[in-house]
Amino acid sequence: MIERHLLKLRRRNDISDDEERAIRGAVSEVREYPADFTFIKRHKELHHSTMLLEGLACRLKDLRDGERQISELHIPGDFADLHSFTLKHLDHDLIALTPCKVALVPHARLKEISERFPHLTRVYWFATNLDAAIHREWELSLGRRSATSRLAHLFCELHVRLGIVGLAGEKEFQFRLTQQDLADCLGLTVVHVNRVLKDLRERGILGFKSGRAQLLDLSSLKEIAEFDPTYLYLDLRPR
Amino acid sequence: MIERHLLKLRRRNDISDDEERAIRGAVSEVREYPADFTFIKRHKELHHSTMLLEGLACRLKDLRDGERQISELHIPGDFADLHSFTLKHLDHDLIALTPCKVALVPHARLKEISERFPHLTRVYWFATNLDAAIHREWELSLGRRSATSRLAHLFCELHVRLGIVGLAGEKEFQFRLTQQDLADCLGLTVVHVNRVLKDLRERGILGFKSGRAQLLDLSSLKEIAEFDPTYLYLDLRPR
DNA sequence: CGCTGCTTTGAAGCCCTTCAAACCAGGTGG
DNA sequence: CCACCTGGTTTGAAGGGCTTCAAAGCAGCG
Repeated sequence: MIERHLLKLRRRNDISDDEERAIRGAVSEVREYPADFTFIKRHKELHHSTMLLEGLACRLKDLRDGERQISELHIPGDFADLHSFTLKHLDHDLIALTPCKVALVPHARLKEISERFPHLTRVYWFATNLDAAIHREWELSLGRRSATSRLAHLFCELHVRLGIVGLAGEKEFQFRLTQQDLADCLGLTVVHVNRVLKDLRERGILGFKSGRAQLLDLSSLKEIAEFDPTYLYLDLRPR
Repeated sequence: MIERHLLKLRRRNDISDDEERAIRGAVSEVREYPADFTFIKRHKELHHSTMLLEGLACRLKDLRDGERQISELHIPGDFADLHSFTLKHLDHDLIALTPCKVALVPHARLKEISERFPHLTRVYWFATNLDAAIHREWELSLGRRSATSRLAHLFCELHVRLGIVGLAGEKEFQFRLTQQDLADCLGLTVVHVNRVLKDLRERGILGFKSGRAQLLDLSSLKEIAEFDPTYLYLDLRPR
């Protein structure tokens, strides 16, 4: 059930059998959420964190006029709100973008882990720092990359991250977000996202077929994005 | 010496005398860096973290064509690269924007803390999660706020953060960054930053005098920024 | 007192937005 | 089983916020 989560952790850190048991023991409850369901509301006091098992979710902030900005996409294996363990309430909402299956982990159990498993604690600390690294890369995208480059970068990132948890083919992966969702990730309008997608499609670089994204020309995509996966910390094994 | 750091921590968490001693004992060396000095280079393996004592520093990423994006500004009291403790190398540079005085904290000592002081570990975990919250707010700015609103928001944020460590007056604080630095924070060009500043100056909202920012009309500034300081987690005391 | 780096201003242009409407696919009910 | 409805996609035309390019103004400093 939490195999994807373990895949993600082990891609970067050593996890002992003891630690694995502790993780498995930390899960309390499994839930399912429909698409568009806000399962964590900003500013609400929290007593558990949410591990995503299936589906795509996001962290979302917005402005008074309704302009929305997604600050991170979450995929299966991610702890979508591990940071709420230390923050106690969040500055953003968490929304299921597709139907999602999640596992809840009570903060009380995380606290036990933090008392009894210093190394595992550092692993989870690392996990929230990885989220922050993704935020920084998105800041670079939002601040300095063109619309086309931003979009290309997002698909490169998803391809790598989904690959780690066994959810991506060599050049494609399931993708069921709307163009509006993409626009909310990229700080663009739907209209412009549509035009950029059209351009990439016509150049034979990125396409969609039956709910799957197809990275038809991956090297061009990476080139357009100036994609450097170092920020995803794939080759590090800290202790 | 690390009083500002303690002020920052205690603003949000209880720190016992034991813990304070552990923190003081963790500092090894004090250094001074000139303005524009890159004191941490991306991708380089690290064995210490850097506590900022005086001056302003930033986290910076860039693109091949030289476009720069600052992902966070650091003020006295901040651990500028506490996240390198778990990440081991960084995805960005750390640069002194003004002359800076810093204290180095070896990762070995942080590791000791993480083994012996679970609560203090959570406090530092919290600190890196706070940086991530700032990243998210900047993502919202970069993606969805207008240039004027973005700039106003940055000054509201600095005013609050500097206030916590005793470095802001009611309506002003020392500010010695260039308009280029601001542009790199805001994802804009210097030229446009200059025009926005002119506009705010003429409206009597924000001015500069002898190296200090003057928030002449703070309520307008907050209004323009849609500033809500919740993301700075000022009123939380997690355990 | 002339460098040097930062600020300021103008003119022109482009990337992305806004507004508006048509198109299309999938699900529902008559 | 088709007609309809709804939400998402696509396209066009016009406009605006910010950039680009270029150059002048200005302040601090050796």
